[in-house]
Amino acid sequence: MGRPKQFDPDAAVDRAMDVFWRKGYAGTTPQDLVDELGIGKGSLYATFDSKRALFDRALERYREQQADTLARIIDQPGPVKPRLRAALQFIVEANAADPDRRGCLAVNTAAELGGADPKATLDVRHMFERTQGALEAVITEGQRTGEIRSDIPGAALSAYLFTTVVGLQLLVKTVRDPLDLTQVVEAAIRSL
Amino acid sequence: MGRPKQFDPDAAVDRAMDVFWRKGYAGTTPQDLVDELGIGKGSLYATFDSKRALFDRALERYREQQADTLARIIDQPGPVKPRLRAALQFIVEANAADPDRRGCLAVNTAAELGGADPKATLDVRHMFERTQGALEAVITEGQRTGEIRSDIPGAALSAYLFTTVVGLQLLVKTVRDPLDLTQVVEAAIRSL
DNA sequence: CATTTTCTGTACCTATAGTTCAAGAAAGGT
DNA sequence: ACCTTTCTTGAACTATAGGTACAGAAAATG
Repeated sequence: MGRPKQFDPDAAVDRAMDVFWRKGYAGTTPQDLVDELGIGKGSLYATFDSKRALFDRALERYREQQADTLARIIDQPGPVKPRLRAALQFIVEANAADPDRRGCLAVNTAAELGGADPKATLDVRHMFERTQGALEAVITEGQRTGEIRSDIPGAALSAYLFTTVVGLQLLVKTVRDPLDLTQVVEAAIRSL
Repeated sequence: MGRPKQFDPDAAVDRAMDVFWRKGYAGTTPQDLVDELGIGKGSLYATFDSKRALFDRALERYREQQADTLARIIDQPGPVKPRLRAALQFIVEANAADPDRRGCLAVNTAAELGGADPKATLDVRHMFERTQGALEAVITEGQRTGEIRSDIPGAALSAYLFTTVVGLQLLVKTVRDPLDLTQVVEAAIRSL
C-alpha cells in the first residue's frame, strides 16, 4: 500500500558507503550524499533518519561485502601460504588500481572514530575480530600440516599477521606506489 | 615595538596538535581550538592564518616530537632486538595509558587525508619514510652482527616491521585492551 | 474512481564553520 | 606625553551543516 520507493535503499547505502569511504565520516556532508545518491534530502532523511544512522548502515554493508571478498580468497583448497599471500597481495593491488586510494573503510573509521565513539569502535572491533579469526583458522590449519611455524602460537601469529594487514591498508594511502608494498607481503609470508 | 603577544605561539601549536590528534582534522572546529588554546578567534587567525595552516604546523610539530621519542628508544647501545622490542612496546603502553586512545597523529592523518589531500599525503609520507629509515639502520646493524636474519633484505624487513608499527598504532584505538597487543610485539620481534 | 498511504522535491530553519574586521590596549620611539 | 606599531577581544558576516516541515504527486486498495 502507498507509493513505493523510487530508489533502492540498499543501493543507496552502497553509494553512501563509497562516499564515506572516500571522505571519512566528518568529511562527508549531507549535500555530498544528496549529490551522490541522486535522491532528495527529504527522501534521504525520511529513509535513513540521520547522517550517522546512514553511516552505521554503510559500515555494516561494508562488513558483509568485505567478509565475502576476503573469505573467497582465503577459503580455497591448496597450500596455505599462497592463499594468505593472495589475500595480502589483493589489498595491495586493489589499492594500486584505485585512483582514490580509499584503503579500508574499517581501518579509516578506526583511525577517525576509534577511542572517541563507542558504537563505531565496537563495530570496527567486531569486523577486525572476524577477519583475524578467519586468518587464525588458516594459520592453525597450516600449523597442523607443518606449512607454518609452530614455535609461535596460532593466536599470536594471526594477531601479528592481522596487524600487518591493517598496516598495509593504511600505507597504501600514502606510499608513492602501492605495488612497492609487495615486498612487505613477501616478507610477511616468509616470516610465517 | 608594538604590543607583544600575550601567548606563546609554539605552545599554542602544541595544544592545537593535541586537539587535532584527538578529533581529527575535519572533526576539529575553530571553536574547539579557541577553547583549548585559550586565545580569541582574532588572535588565532591573525597568528595562524587558517585552520589548515595551523594543522600543518601541528603536524610538523608532531614530526619533531615523535622523531625524538623514537630515536631516544632505538638509538641505545646494546643488542638490537631488545631495542626494537622496546620501541614497539612503547607504542602499546603509551596508548594503554591514554584514556583517549589517540594512536598516532601521522597514522590518523594518513587515514583521514591520505590519497585525497596531496600536501598532507606528502607530509605523512616523509614522516613514515623517516621512521622506516631509522628502523632500517637498526635492522641492518643487527644483520651485520648476526642478531637478525639475513635471508630477507634489510630494506624489505624494515618495511615489514614498519608496517607492523603502523598496524599497532591503528589497533590500539579499537582493541579492548592495548596490552593484549604485547603478543603481537613479541611475534614481530621473534620473526626478525 | 475515491481514498488512503507513502513517497518526493523544495523551502525553510537553527546552529555552527571558518573567517574578517573594528575598536581598544600595551609596548617602544621621539 | 604622544604617535606608531602590533597585539587583543569580541562582534559580525557569509556559507553551509544537519535536519524538519510542507505541499503536492503517485501508487495500492477498495
